[in-house]
Order: sequence, then structure tokens, then C-alpha cells
Amino acid sequence: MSNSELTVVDPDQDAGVCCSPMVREPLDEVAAVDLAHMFKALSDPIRLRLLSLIASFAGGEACVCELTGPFDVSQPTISHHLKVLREAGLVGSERRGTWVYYWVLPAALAKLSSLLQAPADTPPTADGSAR
Amino acid sequence: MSNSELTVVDPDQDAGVCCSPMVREPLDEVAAVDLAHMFKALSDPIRLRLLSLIASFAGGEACVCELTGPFDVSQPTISHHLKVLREAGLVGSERRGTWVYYWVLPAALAKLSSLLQAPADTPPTADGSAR
DNA sequence: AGCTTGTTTCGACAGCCGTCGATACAGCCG
DNA sequence: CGGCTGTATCGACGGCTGTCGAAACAAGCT
Repeated sequence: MSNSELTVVDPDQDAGVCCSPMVREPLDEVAAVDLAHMFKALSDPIRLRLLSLIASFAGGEACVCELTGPFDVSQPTISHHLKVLREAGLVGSERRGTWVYYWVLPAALAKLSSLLQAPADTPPTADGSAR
Repeated sequence: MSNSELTVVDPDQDAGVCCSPMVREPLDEVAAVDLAHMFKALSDPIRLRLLSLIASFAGGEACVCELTGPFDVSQPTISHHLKVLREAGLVGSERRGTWVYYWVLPAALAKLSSLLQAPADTPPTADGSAR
């Protein structure tokens, strides 16, 4: 019960759809498009691993040169995946001299996480009076 | 595909205590493929809305006949999307007489939700300026 | 300046995905 | 039984997506 503050998301990451679990009420049509875009960015194994790899680095950020090694795909492909993650608002990036660094945007992950939070349970009793 | 120790989240407990967040440590290659499959099922606006619509119904389940109305696509397309959700392990289904009912599997959502949980307090501005 | 390394962009190509209409399957009902 | 309604499957088609090599851009170094 300590995580009741999940509704507090950094205001800089706002898209109109914030925090309420999607199982509570039907998703808005516009919000669904926006969220689907984010989930699509997560729908590739390499992008998932990239994301967790970036976050796992000390300081929460990693330069591209550190991200190309663990994967079997070419470096342009990694760059493409990073671009997808960035355009989905899941990571941020910045060039520092020769290298480009990427970091995870926690608010975006929190937004999706809270959205997926399941209800307590779905009782098999099909009563029609609930809610 | 074996899901090994599948979530089995206690309904009374706070949803989301199944998998460690992916930002803690690099995602396993096999796990990434499995998770990407689930996220891909969520990467379509219609499927997202279907999922939330199903969960929003009284009793947590809905028959297909109640799901085709709100969408502009044909009934076979809805059926296809429901199949994708089912094969991703996000919903369950059962035929009852003439109608087929779908319901959300909370454990699957909880699994993804906990996976996306961001580190509790990641410095929001530590991104680039921290060096 | 020219070379070297790091990163992104560009075209191109194969494969996947969402969509449809038509059709098949499953139960109910008259 | 025959017809009717609800749902799933099939085959096809257009568009999107992941991948590559090649090339362009960026910054540092000699």
C-alpha cells in the first residue's frame, strides 16, 4: 500500500493520459493511439533489451558505443531502434563531444506501468450488478 | 513456450510484485522475446481499447457481440485482435452456448506493470546535466 | 588539412501486420 | 429439419517494420 502515490507523475511527461489503470474504464480512442505508439516501441526484443541495458548502466545512461556490442545486429540498426525509443518518449539522448548518450525517462515507464495495473481480481461470478 | 514460474499474483496483494523491473538489470535475451510478444499485443489501439473495454464490463468479462459495436472495423478483424490478445496470454476466453466470452488475465498485466516500474526516485534532471 | 572514430541518415528489400469480404463452424429456435 | 445468429478462419492485399550496406555528418587527433 506504500505505492499509492503512483498518480504522481512528473508534469513534464504529460500527454493527456496519465495514470488510471486501463482496466477501470474504457480507454479513450485518442489515448489508445498514443499509448499504442509507446507499446509498439516496446514490442521488439532488441528495444526492450536496449532499454533495460541503458537503465542498468551506472548513472542510468549509456553511450551508443556501449550498446552496440551485446547485439547481433549492425550499428545502424541499433541507432534506428534508439530513435524509435526516443520518438516514443521512452528515452532521452544528448551528444557530448564525440559520443551520444541515452537515458531512460522514468516518467514514461511509470505511466505505462500504472496503466497496466490490474484490478484486484476478476471474480468468476458473473453478477450483473457490479459497478 | 514455457512460462516457468508464471506470476500468480495474489489478488489481495498489490498488483505488481512478480518480476523485477527491467531497469534494475539487463533483460535476458529469451525473456525479451517473450515480453516483446506481449507488448506487441498491446501495440495496437484497437487491442488496447478492447482490453480496457473487456475489463470495464461488469463481472470483468464481455461477449464478442458487445465488443464489435464500439469499433469501426469489421467483425473478423475484432476476432483477429481478440485472438492476438489471447495468444499473448493477456485474456482468456470461453464459449457459453451461442456466445463467446473474454476476460482479462490480471496476472499478465501485473507482470508487465511491475516490469515497467521505474526506479522509485530517479533524478529527473540527472539525465544530461549530471556530468 | 587530412585521417580516424562514433553516430545518424538513406535506399532498398524481405517479411510481418491490420484489414477486408467470403466462407465455414457452432448453437439456438421455430 | 432448416434457417438464423454469433463467432472464427481463410485468402488476399496494401502498408508498415526490421534489417542491411553505403554514405553522410560530427568531433577529436595528428
